[in-house]
This record gives sequence, C-alpha cells and structure tokens, in this order.
Amino acid sequence: MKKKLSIKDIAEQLNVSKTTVSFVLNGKASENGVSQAMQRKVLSYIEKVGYRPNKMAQGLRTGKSKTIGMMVEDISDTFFSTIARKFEEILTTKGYKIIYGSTENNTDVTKELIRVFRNHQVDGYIIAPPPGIEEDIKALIEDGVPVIIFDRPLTELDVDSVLVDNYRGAYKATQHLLANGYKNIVMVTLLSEQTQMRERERGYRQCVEEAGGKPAILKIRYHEKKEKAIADIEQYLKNNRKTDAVFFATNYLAENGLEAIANCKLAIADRIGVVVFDDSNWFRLFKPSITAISQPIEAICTEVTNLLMERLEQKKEIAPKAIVLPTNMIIRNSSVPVKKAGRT
Amino acid sequence: MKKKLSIKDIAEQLNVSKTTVSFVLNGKASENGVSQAMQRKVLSYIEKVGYRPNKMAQGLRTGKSKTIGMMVEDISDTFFSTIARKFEEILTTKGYKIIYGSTENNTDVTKELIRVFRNHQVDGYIIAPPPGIEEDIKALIEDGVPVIIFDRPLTELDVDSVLVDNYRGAYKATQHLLANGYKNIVMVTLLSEQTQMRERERGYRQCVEEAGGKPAILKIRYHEKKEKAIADIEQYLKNNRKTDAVFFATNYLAENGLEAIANCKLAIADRIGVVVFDDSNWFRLFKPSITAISQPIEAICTEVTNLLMERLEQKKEIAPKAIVLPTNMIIRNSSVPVKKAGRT
DNA sequence: GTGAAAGCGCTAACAT
DNA sequence: ATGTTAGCGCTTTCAC
Repeated sequence: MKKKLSIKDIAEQLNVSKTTVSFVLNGKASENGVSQAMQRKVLSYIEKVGYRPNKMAQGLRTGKSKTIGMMVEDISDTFFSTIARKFEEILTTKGYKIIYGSTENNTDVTKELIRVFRNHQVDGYIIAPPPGIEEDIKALIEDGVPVIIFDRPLTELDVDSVLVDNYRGAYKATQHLLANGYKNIVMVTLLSEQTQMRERERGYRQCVEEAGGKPAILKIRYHEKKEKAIADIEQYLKNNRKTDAVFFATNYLAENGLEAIANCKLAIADRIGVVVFDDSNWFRLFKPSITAISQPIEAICTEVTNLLMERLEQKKEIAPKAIVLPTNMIIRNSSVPVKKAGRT
Repeated sequence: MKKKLSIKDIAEQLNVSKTTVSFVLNGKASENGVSQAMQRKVLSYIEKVGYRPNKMAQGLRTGKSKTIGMMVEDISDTFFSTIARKFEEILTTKGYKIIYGSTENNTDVTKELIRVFRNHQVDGYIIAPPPGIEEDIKALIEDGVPVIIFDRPLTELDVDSVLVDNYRGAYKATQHLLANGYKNIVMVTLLSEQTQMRERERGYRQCVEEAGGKPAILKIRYHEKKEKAIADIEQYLKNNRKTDAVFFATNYLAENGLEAIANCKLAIADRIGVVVFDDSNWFRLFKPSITAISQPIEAICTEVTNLLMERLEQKKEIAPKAIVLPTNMIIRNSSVPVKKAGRT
C-alpha cells in the first residue's frame, strides 16, 4: 500500500517550506515572488511523484468543495440523464464534480437532499424543484450559496432560473393538430402540481378555446401501476369516441398512452392524431413516426452552467436572471393524416 | 446570512465538551459512559438548532468522505442512468452520496477520473471499466480501496465483479431466431474492444456454427455520425439479400438498424427477424413489438452494492467474488413470423 | 524570496 | 462521567 503523500512530504523532500509548495500549486507563486527555478523544481517533482492535493483538507480550509449538487426528479429519466451528462461535460472543464440526488418531485425528500448536500459543502446547486420547496431554497440563497433552478419555475422567488416556454410549446402543438384537421383533442397530463405541467395545460386550453372548442383533459397519477395508467387512457378513449387526437404532456404518459391506443386499435394519424411533449430517440422509428415538442437540452445546460459559474465567481451582487428558452416542434407523421402527407 | 454552527458552538451553548457532543453524534455515547440525560439534552438541542456536522472536517479527520465514485461509459445511456438511480436509492440508505463520471469507454479519460475521485477521497468505486484500465484498478485495490466492477469483465484481474452472462444471452437469442425459421442471421455489433461485446459475439458465433451455419458479422463504429451507421447497415442489407434476421448487440445499434430496415422496406418479423440485446421501454410499443434480451438491472445493483458494503465494512481480508447473472429473453413479435403467431 | 505557524471542524486517545 | 488536546492536510498571514 503506497503511502499517500502530503504537501508536507513534498516540502521535506525538496527542502522547502509547505508555503512555497502551496503557492506554486495554486498559481500564486509569481505574485508571491517564488523564483522561476523553484517553481519548475516543485512542479516537476510533483509531476514525478504524482502528488495531488487532498480535496477534503483543501475544502475544510477554503470552505470550497469543488463539487456541485444536482437535484432532479429522477436521474433515470432520459431527459434528466442527458442533462446530467451535459452538465458533467461542462463542469468538469471548470474543475467541478457533481453529486446527484433524485427528488421524486417530493418536498420532504428534497429538503433532506438539501441538508445532505449542505453537509457535503457543495459549492452550488442545480435544482429542478418540486412544489413547496421555496422556503428552503430561499434560505440557501440568503446564506449566499449559488442556486440555479431549471425545468420548473418557482414563482414568488427571485432566483436564477432557466426554463422552457411550456405554454407556447403546448399551444403550438395544439394549434398544429387543429391545423391538420383534428377537432377533438384530449390532453393527457399528470395529476400533479408540477408548475411546468400547469403551463402546458394552459397553452392547450388557450389554443382550444380560441378555436371555439372545449378543452378535454385526462389526468393520470404519476408512477402508479403502468397498467392502471394504460387502462385509464383506454377507458377514456372508449368512452369518448369522438376524440380524434391526443396531446401527451410528457414522454412517460406517451409510453402508456400509445399502448392504450394500440389496444383500442385506433390507427395513429388517420383515426387519431398524436403529439408528445418531449422527444425521444425512438420516436422517428415508430410507424407512423411520432410528432414531438422537443426541449433545447444543449441550450438549457449551457445557460444553467453559465449562470452558475457567474455566481460562483461573482464579486459583487448581481440580480437573478430568469431565462426562458423556446421549444422546437418536430413534425413527424403521427399528427398528419395520410391523405395529406406521405407515410414513413 | 445565518452563521453555520460548529460542534464547538454546540458544546459551548450546552456547557459540555466537544467530546461529549461528538460521542453522542456518533452513537458512541453509551459505550463511553455519557449519561442518558446528557444524551437526550444534546440530541434535542442539536435537533432544535438544526446542527449537522461538516463532512469535510469529518472526512479530513477520519479519512472517509461518505461518497462513492461511480464511473460508467455514459451516464445519459438509459441502461446506466437506470442503474445510477438504483445505486442512489440503495446507497442513500447507507449514508453515502454518489459522484459520477462518464468514461466514454476511453482509458485516458478513466485514468483522469480515477485521479480526480482519489483527490475527492471517495470511499469506494463502482466502475464499468474501459479496456486497458487494469493497472490503475489494480493500484487502487493494492491501496486498499474498495472497487467493484460491473457490466464489463476485466480478465487477468482478481477483483469483485458483477457481470451478466453475455455469452449465453447472445447464444439464446440466436437459437431463438433459428428456432423460428430464420436461416441467415447477421449480428450487428460495435467495432470496439469492449469485452462484453466480444462475449456476445462469441455466443452468436457458437450457436450459428453449431447449427451448421456461417456467422456474419457487421461492425459499426460507436458514435460516429448516426447517418453513417444507418447507411452502413442499409448497405449490408442491400448487398446481402438472403439475410433474414438481425441480432443487434446493443440498444444503440438497434436504434439505427431499425431505421435502416425501414429504409429497405423490409417487413420486420416476416421478411426479417429482429432481436436486440438490452431492452427498452419503447420496444413493446413498436409494430411489430421488438424481442429483446434484457439485463437484470435490479439484481446487478443489489449485488454490486452488497459487495461494496461488504468491502467498506470489512474487518478481515476477503477474497474477491465474481458474480455472473443470467439474462432474460423477452419474446415479442419481431422474431416470430406471422404465420406462426398473432401480431400485436 | 522563503518559512513558521495558526486554524478550518472534527474525532478519539488520553487525562482527570 | 466528562474534559483536554493533538492532529488530519491544507491555505494564508505575517515575520524574517
């Protein structure tokens, strides 16, 4: 077991003081008048023996852990894991590591996560917040800790945030279905308080009402048995024969909804139009391929990390920014009746 | 900005020593003869003011960070993100947090990740190793750090590992296709040194050869342009008209391969059978639904964490264990000609 | 230009 | 039964 060496060992080997070593390690050598020769000597020795400073000691001393806490609803969700990857990519270049936690969109779980992250002295937080977490986040901010929220708004709280225009995304999706001749569109959404879902619902409602129609909304409880969700959607479809299009508020709902539609033997596109909020790699492979509202994941990540780095490096007070990004509609075949367009 | 309190503050407020507080905090109160009354007093005060010990200081002192380093090829891959979630679930109950890193299946990236994780003093490693990383992992183990590898074997190295029987999984998949009347099966796999891929290839070869056939293997470079992968597969299909079944070695390849098949206008199941290694939530929704070899994710995670906890709590030397889990074939419609079975 | 030393918050051996 | 104290490895002020 090769003994881990400390700055003290290095200093002793080199017959200099810990201070000198520390200075060159932190790039403060020149400004503190350490000779070039000395710097080279230290650097090359460190390189040779593969010394790397102990982050815990550094952290204890400086109060900085060089780690960021990321909290999302569920890290196994493709949307969030793709984002996690992107964050990793960007933050690694800045010398940060990420520790993650899944909130399950549950306030208490999130509170506990925040506590744990605090104990770990994370330098900043990236959070897709559940409802009811305002107070805790406010406390964080008041303590001067950088917090960036994304994906879900936290109204009533002045905090850096990066959101997507859920309202317009849903509006456009609905409008697109209407434009393609579908008249009775049902929106299948989650029975939950997630603010971004409410925005999507609002966009749908607004659009339908403007067109003189009557909104129809089916709410499904999240992560109850898959079979239950499928059965509920199937039931709705059977009881509402006039329904000729479905707008799924999330990928997860589409997964079950598409099965329900199959069970009802309704031909997608011709008999029933389909649009899903959030894209999936697989959608283009369906027959017919599935139209989706996609979120600008790259942009979300760069905006979030930019805000975060700004806060981490901030010298003076800066006012929180709220960034809203547009969604992108990817029109495929599930929302275009065959008589109007070729099928893939 | 509410000042963070330390154990010293607590001790002063309570008029006791830091030791006493520390003992009750660490459940060593009784064994060190701290009175029940005292324990309750400390506990309730701590609860009241919401004190929580600073992990960095604890870590520096004890040499334990209570964090685990997880390295996988790509955290945004569904397989790995699902696993990340499960690890989180289990390790949280044990008081550990996870920091993650994506290796891109690249040796140098992984080496650097290991260095960074070491600096962060992670208490243990969970690694899906890239090729050529044996030496570094060996060094870790010799330093007494718990390392569990999974997903990919590291031959020549005696280390705790949890793997899936890739050979048998591929063998069974091939056998299943043969049994359903497909005669010319091509395996589409990655042009890479990943050991688990070689095992899958071996399973396929063995089965085809036993049946007196001639193996046909198409290798695709990972993560080159999607279009290139699609074109390559399409090309193969066009040049080999006799091919009547495809066995995709991973989900990622299936994503492109299914598009190639669609482009060639080959009817899945009837004209061309399809089986994919690794399942996806979406496969049951395809028409026809896609047959897949699924990995026992739950089992992998519990085995890995069990091994890890064993190491973390180990008193005496224990010999490394190699655990191999069976895969599960989920027969859907893409591998069963219609004349033999009903379509969904 | 370089070094000594204090101290970040905690644990645990040792004293009392 | 409770308190004193010496570090863990590092940064940084201040003294030489």
